[in-house]
Amino acid sequence: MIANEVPLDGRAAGLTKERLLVVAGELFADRGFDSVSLRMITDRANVNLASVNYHFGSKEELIGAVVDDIVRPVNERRLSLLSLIDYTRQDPIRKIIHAFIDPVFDLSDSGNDDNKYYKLISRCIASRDERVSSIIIKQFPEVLAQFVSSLTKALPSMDSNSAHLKIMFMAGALAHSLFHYENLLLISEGRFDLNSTEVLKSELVSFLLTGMNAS
Amino acid sequence: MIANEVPLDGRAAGLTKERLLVVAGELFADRGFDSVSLRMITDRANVNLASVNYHFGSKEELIGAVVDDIVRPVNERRLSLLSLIDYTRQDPIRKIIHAFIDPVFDLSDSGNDDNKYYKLISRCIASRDERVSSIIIKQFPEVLAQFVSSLTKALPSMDSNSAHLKIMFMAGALAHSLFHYENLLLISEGRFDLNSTEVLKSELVSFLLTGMNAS
DNA sequence: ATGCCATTCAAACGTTTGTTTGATTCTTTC
DNA sequence: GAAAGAATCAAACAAACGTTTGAATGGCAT
Repeated sequence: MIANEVPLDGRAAGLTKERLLVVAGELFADRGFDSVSLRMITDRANVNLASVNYHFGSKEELIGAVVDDIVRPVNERRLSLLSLIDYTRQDPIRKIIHAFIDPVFDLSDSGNDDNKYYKLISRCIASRDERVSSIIIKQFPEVLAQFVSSLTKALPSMDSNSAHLKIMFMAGALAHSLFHYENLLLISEGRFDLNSTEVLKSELVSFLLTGMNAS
Repeated sequence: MIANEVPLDGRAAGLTKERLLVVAGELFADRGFDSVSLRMITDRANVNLASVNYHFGSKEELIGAVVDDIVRPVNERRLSLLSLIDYTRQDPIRKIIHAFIDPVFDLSDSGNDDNKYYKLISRCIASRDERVSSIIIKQFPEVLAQFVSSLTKALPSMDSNSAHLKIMFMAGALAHSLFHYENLLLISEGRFDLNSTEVLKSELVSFLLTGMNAS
C-alpha cells in the first residue's frame, strides 16, 4: 500500500514533494487530518521530517495542497459537464446528477476497492474542519450556484430555495454513502453483496433522480 | 452562549460533571473532538482541569459520554417510532422517514438557530473517528437492520441491498444538510430565506419520500 | 467538634506535536 | 573541477497536550 518502495537514496530527483502529497493523501483519507502526524507521513514516505516544512511551509499548507489537489479537478469537471447539457433534450435532470457525482466516482483507482480518493473527497465534502472547509468554501458557492441554475432551468417549477436544498441533499447522500461504503460492507457481513461501487452509483442515481422531481 | 454564569464557588453540589458534559458538547459541536483541548473545556466551564479525569477518567471517555448522551436517545426514539407503524394503513414510507429524522429535528433548542445538537449529532453521524464510530457502530447496525426491515415490509418489491443503500442516502442527506445549514444561509447572503429548519425538514421529507420509491 | 469521604485545586509530569536550525550532501553551472 | 544553489539530514526547539500527584477544601454523619 506504500506509494513506492524505491529506497530513494542518491537524491532521486524532486520526488520528495510528490511522495509527500501521495502518502499524506493516503493517511488523511484513512484517519483524518488531525490524527495524522508529520512523522507518520515522513516515515511512511521515507523522507526526512523537515522536508514537509521545506517543501510546503507548514502542515496546514500540506493539508491545503492535498485537499486542493483532489477537490479542484472534481469541481472543474463538474462545471465542464454541466456546461455541455442540452436542456431541450430528454432527461436533463439525469445529466445534472451525473455532472455532480461522476467526477467523484471517476476518481477511482481502477479497481482498487480500498480507494483513498473516495474516502478523501467524501471526507472533504463532509468536513467540518475549518482548514478544509476554507478551501471548499472558496470553490463551492460557484459550483452550487451553477447547479441551482441548471436545476431551475431543467425544472422551471422549482424555486431557488428548494433547488439549493436538493443540491445539498445530493451532496450529503453522495459523501455519506461513499464514506461509509466500507462500513456498510462490514456491518452486513456478506449478506450485502456489492462487488463494486457501480451498484452503489446506479442506486444513488435512481434515488436522486426521483428525489429531484419531488414537488 | 456559556452554559451557566454562576461562579460555582462554594462547591455548588455535583454540578461539575454536568457542566463538563454541556460545555464539551458545545465545543465539540463547533470544532470537532480533536481540536478542542481539555483546557478549553475546563476554562469555559469554570472548573479545574483535573476534574475531567476525575469524573470521566480520560478525554476519550468524556467524548464517549457526550456522544452517547446524544446518540442513544435519538436511536431509541427512532426504534420506538418505527415500532408504532401500521403497515396496512396509508403512507408507511412517510412514517418510516419521520421515524428516522424526527428524533434529530426534535433535538432543537427550541428556537435557538445556532443549535449545538444539530451540529453534534450530524458530526457523529458523519464521523469516521474511531472513538466516535465505536459508539455509533455499536448502535447503528441494529437501527439500520430495523429500518431495512421496515422498508422492505412497506415496499416488498425492494431488495435488501437497495434498502440498505437508501437508508444510507437518507442519513447522509439529513446529516449534511443539517450541518451545513448555517453555511447555506451564509453563502446565499439573504437570497435564501429559510427562517427555520421547518422548511428544510419538509423539503427533506418530500425529497426522501420520492427517492425511497425509486425503482 | 471530629473524623471521613468526596471533590477541587495548583502544580508538575512525560509525551507528542509542528517547527527551526545548521551542517551536510547532491546537483547544476560555468 | 570548483563554486553556487537546492535539497536532505540529524538534532534540538518551544509549545500544547492529556494525565497524574498530593495537598487543600467542601459537606456530612456521628
